[in-house]
Amino acid sequence: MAGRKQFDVDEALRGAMLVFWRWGYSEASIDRLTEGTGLGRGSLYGTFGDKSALFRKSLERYAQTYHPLYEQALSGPHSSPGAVVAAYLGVTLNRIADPDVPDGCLLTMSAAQLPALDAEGQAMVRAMIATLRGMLEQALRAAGAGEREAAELALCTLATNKSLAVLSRAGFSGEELSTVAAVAAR
Amino acid sequence: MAGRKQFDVDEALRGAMLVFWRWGYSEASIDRLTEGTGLGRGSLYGTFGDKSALFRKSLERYAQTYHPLYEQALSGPHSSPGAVVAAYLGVTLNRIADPDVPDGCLLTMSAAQLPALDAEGQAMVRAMIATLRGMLEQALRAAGAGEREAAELALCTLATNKSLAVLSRAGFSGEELSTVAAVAAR
DNA sequence: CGCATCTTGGAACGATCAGTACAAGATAGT
DNA sequence: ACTATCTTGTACTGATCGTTCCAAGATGCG
Repeated sequence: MAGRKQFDVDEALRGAMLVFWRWGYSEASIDRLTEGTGLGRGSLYGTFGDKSALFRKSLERYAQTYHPLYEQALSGPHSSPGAVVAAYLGVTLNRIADPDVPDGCLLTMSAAQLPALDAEGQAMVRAMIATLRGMLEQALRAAGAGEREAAELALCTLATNKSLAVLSRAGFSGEELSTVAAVAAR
Repeated sequence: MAGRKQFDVDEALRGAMLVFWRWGYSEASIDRLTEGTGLGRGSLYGTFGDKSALFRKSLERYAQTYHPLYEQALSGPHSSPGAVVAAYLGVTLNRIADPDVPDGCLLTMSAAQLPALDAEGQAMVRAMIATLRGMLEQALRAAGAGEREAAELALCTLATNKSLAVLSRAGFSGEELSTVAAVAAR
């Protein structure tokens, strides 16, 4: 009991993000979220609002944490469009290999479970995918890809990113995921 | 009320399969399953057992329905490994475009939601993925691919298959999905 | 017809769900 | 130190979850 918050909001948000990450939206019950954040129900609802709002804030935190990694990887200079793809997927592979953060990817998991989200959540997921796609396309053009090639490669790289998350979730090894990424960057 | 079953078991199973397909395991409530199959609760449980068993039977029916399509597409003869990949992904694209069967793919969705399944369900999903992978590898070897190339391409084609389902679920157009498939078969 | 067997819909179960209410405790300003 | 304000844990709500139970009705066999 306290008069000032007894937890770090961002750290709690990270905990919530990991729960959504691990379990997906439907299976991320409030009980699991309280356990994952270390907060009581009162603090959870008082700070973040309902489950849907907490999910969206988790998505935002996800973006704040990981988009810079992708941006940096894409910022170049790159010798070829293939190098851009390799750099992008390299970030994904590193993330999947991170022992602090279990396999999978909040965004991808969300994309696969859109029917479980409400309208606001769905819109945010779609918007984030569009953002990543735009970042990729721009970097590919900067690396010398033509308009058409940039669009095509951005789409396919996004696709590979999604497949890496799903395969990781399905138990494929890091070596196998690396192979998939390497072929995509070829 | 009846003494003999008043519904077709296989047709009911198809209905259940579509519900799991559309909603994923967690969001496929018994109410949705009774609506999707047209059965009452008593008939559902009496015929198929609990939700987990119904899911596994839906997976079996899925395999019985769609594996032959993939087998036929893979049966060749094919002029090159790339043709095998194109044939395989063509089946997936056709399935996604089928208006009778909403976008997405039960198996892929299941792979992305493994934590929601019990041990038996998880094992069956993994086994089905392994089966498809084996089918692909064999067909690729038959099309002249080397041992290493066959393994690599089978893995990547499986990856593309998964990504197609996720992207479709995320609202990407049929044209975009075709592009992804075409690049993968290149 | 009479009886056993099976099917069926609906009622009901305990568990869990997301979300709310609130009293008790801790702080900050005065 | 007093008070207003905020935070926190817990008890609680109504809804929904998966599941079980059962009486009523339909069938097949003698």
